[in-house]
Amino acid sequence: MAVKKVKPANDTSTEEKIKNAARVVFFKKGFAATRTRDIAEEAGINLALLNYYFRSKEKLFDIIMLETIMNFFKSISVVFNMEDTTLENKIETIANGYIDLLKANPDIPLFLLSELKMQPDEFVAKMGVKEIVMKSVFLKQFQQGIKEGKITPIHPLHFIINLLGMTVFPFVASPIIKGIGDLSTKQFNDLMDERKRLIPKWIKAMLKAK
Amino acid sequence: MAVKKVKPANDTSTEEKIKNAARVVFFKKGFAATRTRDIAEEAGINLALLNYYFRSKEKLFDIIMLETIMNFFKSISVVFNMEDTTLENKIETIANGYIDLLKANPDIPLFLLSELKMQPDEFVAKMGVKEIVMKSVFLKQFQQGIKEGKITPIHPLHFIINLLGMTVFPFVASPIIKGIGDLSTKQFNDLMDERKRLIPKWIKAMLKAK
DNA sequence: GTCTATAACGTGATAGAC
DNA sequence: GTCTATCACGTTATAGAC
Repeated sequence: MAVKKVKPANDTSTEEKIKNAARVVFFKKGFAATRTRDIAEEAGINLALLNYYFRSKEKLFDIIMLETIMNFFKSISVVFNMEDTTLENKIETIANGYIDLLKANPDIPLFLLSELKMQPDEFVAKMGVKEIVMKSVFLKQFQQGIKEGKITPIHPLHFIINLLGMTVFPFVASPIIKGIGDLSTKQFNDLMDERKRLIPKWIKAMLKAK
Repeated sequence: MAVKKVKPANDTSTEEKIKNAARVVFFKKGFAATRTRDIAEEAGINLALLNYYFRSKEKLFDIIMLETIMNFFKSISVVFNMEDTTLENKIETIANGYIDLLKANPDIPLFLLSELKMQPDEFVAKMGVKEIVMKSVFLKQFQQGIKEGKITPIHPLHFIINLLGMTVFPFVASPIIKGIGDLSTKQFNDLMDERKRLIPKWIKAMLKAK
């Protein structure tokens, strides 16, 4: 038993409570529209404690932002670099994994995209996203498919854009989608579940389109 | 000659200058991060004039927001309801038109999606987006295609999501896309131009995927 | 209509008691 | 570590002269 922990901090430590609250509020409203008072209230603690633990709103934000990006790209990067799965398998894994992730955290993609736009270099450039994607097994398999004539030649970015777009876009545009289809959140999520099965089929068809 | 104008206001009237400036700043930074001083400076006028013409930051924002939504949905709604063009033609027209529109106004989609999320009912529900899309010729043609066995049966929303996603998503995610591909704005725009030709092909393939 | 000056308010951050 | 009270500052909005 007795699992060793690096930090004694459990989920109900004050620091963790503040971070959890910060995620909720930042994800929902973005940096500028968030007031430190909102976070304190959400965390059920005093406003002064927030500054005691994190010095400033911006420092707290940067921590949340970095953790969130890491989390998001880590998961995709792992799948992208699996050696022993086919390209098709990877597409399925990504569609499945991300849709579940986004159903559980629907506010994150729009949050990330909005805040990344504000400071593109601060995060995007630094993280070496370029290398992670362009040197991945995933990309090599894609280019191999082209060489073998199994895939219609296109710029790899089109492929990435379409896979990501089909998966992420509905969550980014959920208010409009829900509005058009008059969907409840449950109905919307069911539709997203359908896409787990459909996206791989569509991508496959797309890759062969002439 | 002598074109009659409803309002004498030309493009350099103070009111119009403020609105133009407001568009620039709101689109780039969103409501919360925008300071009325930024708008005044961008417009080259005094801060007090902004309140003289529009009463408050929020009132000015609502005007810009409404106009922008109208503009965006008006253009799609026209295409959606053309009686004498095929479904394929409509897809081409939308991909072409929107990509040009978004190249010229790359900040708008992320702006709209972010702000719509803040007040979903304020705008989405009111505008009858549901009716516009679901009762369109576009949709009827799609369902006719299913009936005739030319299109694999799926929920129409999947179709809308994919068409919109392929077209709009890259602009929403442009910082990441540019980061991954190490693209300049020019290179990015060229890639988007390629998509005008590719999206109709992909959508066509998608509609027949089994 | 347009400006300067300033009021009124909200928010991030800190001092200091416990 | 946690709280209450308060400061310090930036921002929206207005008053009033021109």
